[in-house]
Amino acid sequence: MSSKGKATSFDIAYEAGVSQSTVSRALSGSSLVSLDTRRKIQAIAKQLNYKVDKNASCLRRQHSVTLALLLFEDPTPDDSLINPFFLSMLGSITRACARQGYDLLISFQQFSNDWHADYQDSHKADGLILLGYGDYLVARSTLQKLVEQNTHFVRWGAVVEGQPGISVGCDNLSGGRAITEHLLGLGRRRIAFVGSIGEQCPEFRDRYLGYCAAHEAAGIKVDPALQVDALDSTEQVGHQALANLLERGITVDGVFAASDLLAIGATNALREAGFEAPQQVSVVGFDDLPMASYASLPLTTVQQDTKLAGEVLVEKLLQQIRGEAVESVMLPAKVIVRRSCGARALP
Amino acid sequence: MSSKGKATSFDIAYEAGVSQSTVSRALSGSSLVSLDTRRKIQAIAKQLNYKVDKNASCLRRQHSVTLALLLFEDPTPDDSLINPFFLSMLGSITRACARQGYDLLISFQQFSNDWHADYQDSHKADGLILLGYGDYLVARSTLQKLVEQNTHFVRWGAVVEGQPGISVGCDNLSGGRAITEHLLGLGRRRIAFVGSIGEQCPEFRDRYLGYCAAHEAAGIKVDPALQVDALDSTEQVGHQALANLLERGITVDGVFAASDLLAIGATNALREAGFEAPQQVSVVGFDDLPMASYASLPLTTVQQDTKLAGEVLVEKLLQQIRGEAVESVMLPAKVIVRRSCGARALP
DNA sequence: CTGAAAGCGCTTACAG
DNA sequence: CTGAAAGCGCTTACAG
Repeated sequence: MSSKGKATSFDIAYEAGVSQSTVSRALSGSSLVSLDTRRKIQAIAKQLNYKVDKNASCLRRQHSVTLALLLFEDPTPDDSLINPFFLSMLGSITRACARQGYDLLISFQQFSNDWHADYQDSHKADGLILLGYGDYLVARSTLQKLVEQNTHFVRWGAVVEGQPGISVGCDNLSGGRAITEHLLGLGRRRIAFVGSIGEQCPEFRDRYLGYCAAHEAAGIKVDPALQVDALDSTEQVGHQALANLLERGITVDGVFAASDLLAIGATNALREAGFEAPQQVSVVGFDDLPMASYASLPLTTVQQDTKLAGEVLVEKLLQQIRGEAVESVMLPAKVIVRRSCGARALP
Repeated sequence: MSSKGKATSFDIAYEAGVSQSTVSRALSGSSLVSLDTRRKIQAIAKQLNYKVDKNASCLRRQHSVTLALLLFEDPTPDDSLINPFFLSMLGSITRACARQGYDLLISFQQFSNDWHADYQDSHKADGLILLGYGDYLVARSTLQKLVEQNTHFVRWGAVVEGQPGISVGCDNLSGGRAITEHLLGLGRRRIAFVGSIGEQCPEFRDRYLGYCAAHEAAGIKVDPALQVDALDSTEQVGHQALANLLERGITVDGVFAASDLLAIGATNALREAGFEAPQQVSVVGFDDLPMASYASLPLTTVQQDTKLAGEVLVEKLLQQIRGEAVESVMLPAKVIVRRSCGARALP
């Protein structure tokens, strides 16, 4: 072994009295090498604490066995704040990668900037996972570019018709419908919808479409005045949105916020305006963040299965990398009943 | 440019009518190349969508401009659950890396297993950031091994005397002392401490030492019966620990839980036993997780500055990689007063 | 300021 | 089953 620095396959070859090619074969478990020499080489490798140089190996094989996760979030005053929803997805993605033997590179991107998405071009990663909301119309053109550059990627988000690349998302429409039906079943008739419904945010729009579908199915006319815009999923925005609605003199006996964070803000606005939730007004959200159950008023919400989502995301990306045909997939959404809707008696 | 596949520096050289060496120099911004040719080459590179192959470049330069983050957590039934404290650190670390031009590889490790920490040996990363609690005594020997293998690493955790490698941690002792003083100042005299104080968990022990110091300074004797073990930072464990204490017939007018999650569990145990917090019993935690402020009883706690922590971690690691002398550092801790301690009147 | 050449450490046809 | 050799795409002394 060379006096200092890492051992190379040549060092092992020397020790074992074989050629370097044989070492490389033995270490990759090739059955071409006799069991005896294979074992001998493996023992020496272990003793020398040899590790294959990934740069050399990847350069030669032309793939990196690494995936890159791009998290989009525009900067907040507090740097460290990440949307808790993506955070739980991150955990699942990391584990799924590990299970498949892939490493995971992670990078924060700002929607406003040009994406720094050259991981595949620079051979640092074999594919991209895109996470984070933002204006879909803006993102779309970049997605299109990625497709043209032949970049392997999957994104988390609404599955919309004719979209560039493939997406994994939750069934926002069914989820929105199910939770609205729940509210309707509770006898609520004036349910506010907090969330933008424009094209920039297809997931919110689908949730609203579910809201409308539930109303129609129940033979109740949707009152457009009950919908308020809210684009960013933050407590502040939710607070503001519902406060605006109430100021307009709109009466309300239910609130369906397009995300949990919006719901928490809306609940606060309600309280400030003198309404008691859930007695006077039922409140529900969407996402099922960890804090939804910890909130002072445990939140009834629609759960997105982040564990499954992460697994499916890496599975789809890997299929794509292997050259298989892949389609977008929609994951089920599930209503979680807690106290904020008033369905359960207070303890 | 070759008909298919990525462009290489040779393709650019051909287009520009210069040698490949010149292309390489120009693209790395070497002042050896005349401004004219440099500009010309950069234009062609852009047009060809050329990206330096990181594998080749790293192989040649022998460093990867990548850091690896090892997150330790033993598996939970729900795969996707990560301790929220580390999650907020993760955000900060990612951004700090990006600012320094480093990529970040992330990997989950289980304490029980052998660490898969060969990122540096395999040249995938230049250094390691270790995050996560677990039995310090077990971790110590692995840390020692890393030092012997000459691996660059920093870990988040208690800064303890004669420890292998370097650590960045919060000043647990001062934090524990400050919050105990706050409780004492509120007139509390029988303050339970929820958290293990053995060597396996130096951070909890330091917080307890702060608890003791505050008592001594106030001339109050510490009652060892007020301390209950709790190793894992979960709501369940905190609940159980305090319930045990109360069952033993110990009277209590305050609870200092060694973490926020423990505090939330303890609060529940208190309520179940018929005690009202904060009126009868003041409760405080440690960490300042996002959910501490969202909890039904907003938690008074000791804040660890995760943003700063992440920045210091990567800074120290980078210094080490550059070969500079580095020492462990202790970050300040800050008491955040909310409602659970009873210092503020209820609204 | 520029080019020809060596070499980073592997993997893998090719030949035996 | 094994070895000699080419080559992945760069960076960087070396020579001019």
